[in-house]
Amino acid sequence: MNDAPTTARSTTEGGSRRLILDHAARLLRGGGYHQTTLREIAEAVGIRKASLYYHFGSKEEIVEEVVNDGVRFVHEAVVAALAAEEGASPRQRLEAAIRAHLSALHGHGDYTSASIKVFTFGAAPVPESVRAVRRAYEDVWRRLIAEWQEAGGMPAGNSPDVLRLFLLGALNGSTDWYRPERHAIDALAREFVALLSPH
Amino acid sequence: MNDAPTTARSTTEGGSRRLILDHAARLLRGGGYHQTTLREIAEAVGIRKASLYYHFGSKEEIVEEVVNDGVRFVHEAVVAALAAEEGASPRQRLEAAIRAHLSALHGHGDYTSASIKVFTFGAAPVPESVRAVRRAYEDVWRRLIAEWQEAGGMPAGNSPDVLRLFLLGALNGSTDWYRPERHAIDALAREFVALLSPH
DNA sequence: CCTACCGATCGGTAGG
DNA sequence: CCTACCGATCGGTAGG
Repeated sequence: MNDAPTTARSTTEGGSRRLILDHAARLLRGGGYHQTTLREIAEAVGIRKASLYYHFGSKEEIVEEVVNDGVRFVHEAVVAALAAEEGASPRQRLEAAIRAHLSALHGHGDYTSASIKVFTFGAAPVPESVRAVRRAYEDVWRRLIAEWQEAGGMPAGNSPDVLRLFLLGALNGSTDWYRPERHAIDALAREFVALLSPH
Repeated sequence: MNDAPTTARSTTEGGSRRLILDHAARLLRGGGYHQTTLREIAEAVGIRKASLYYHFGSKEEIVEEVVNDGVRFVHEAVVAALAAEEGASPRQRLEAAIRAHLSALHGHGDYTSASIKVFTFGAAPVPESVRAVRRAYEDVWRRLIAEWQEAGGMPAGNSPDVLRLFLLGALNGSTDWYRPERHAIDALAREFVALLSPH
């Protein structure tokens, strides 16, 4: 993916590649991998299905790029939020990361939600690039939780790995119930961190 | 579903209906709704695809029954666990419910995992029967969390609804990472409740 | 529970 | 980026 010719094309031809991914993300968010068809994507973009193959080699390639962009977006948002809380307490940093994760997940576009929806890629093996992008993001949380543990914030006897899995599961599960008109991201982040570490 | 003639048939003919559901559950657990085909199910059972229509009216009907059975199974397991902890503290009851939920999810068959996998039914509207069965189970948690809140265990300022959503999200998310050889249900339940309410 | 068949739709390709 | 086409497969039906 993102081989040289493709990149050159998308630079010279403007955003058709991006346009395709935008529509794919929206459709994947709603329907997941198997429900979303190339015909739907093409129709949304306003081109013929066969023309997608001018920009991408396969359906997998389109989905892979959407999913990876989604994870990268959340990753960058969380890293930026942590950078802004450089000297803060582990608890504050944890809350900032949770808020950034939820905010990126729900506040911006379809890529992030599509990532969650598609993550379990069907039964097919998850492509290595997807696993790598995911792992890189999980490392942010590994470090953050280690920080928190060293500061003595974590209950003794708890495994940092299990904590991370429960935590990300709870946050990502919000794609199933979050409604902008009913929930405020700031309040959710505050409630979440209050559960982990009551004042 | 479960109209009289069908029920009569399955009684007289033995477990072919159940056999179909068993294989459907296993396949749905792995592949989800759209990836799982009627041909696969029929082949696993050892019959022709068209014969499935002797027992069920449609693919939706099969999936619906698997999903509902899965949720009912977890529901009953949690209710039984709570009944066995009748006089215990809210914290102990919470831990028992969490343990029962995780145990039902991972320790028994494919129906429960299939339920989680299929829950987001594609883009199609979730059948009313599925929503009813789900809601009935969620009510168990609503009551349990209310109990916990009244006993003063919950952080002030937290919404019981949000707590329930985060909690069930974290528990159900375990279908994505739980491995029997790496995790012990008892330990997971203990760690989970320790997060919510440290000693 | 079977054989035989259906229209619709899938991802992908040929060739321009 | 297009038209035209492909084999494969989907859920479902007819009729026994």
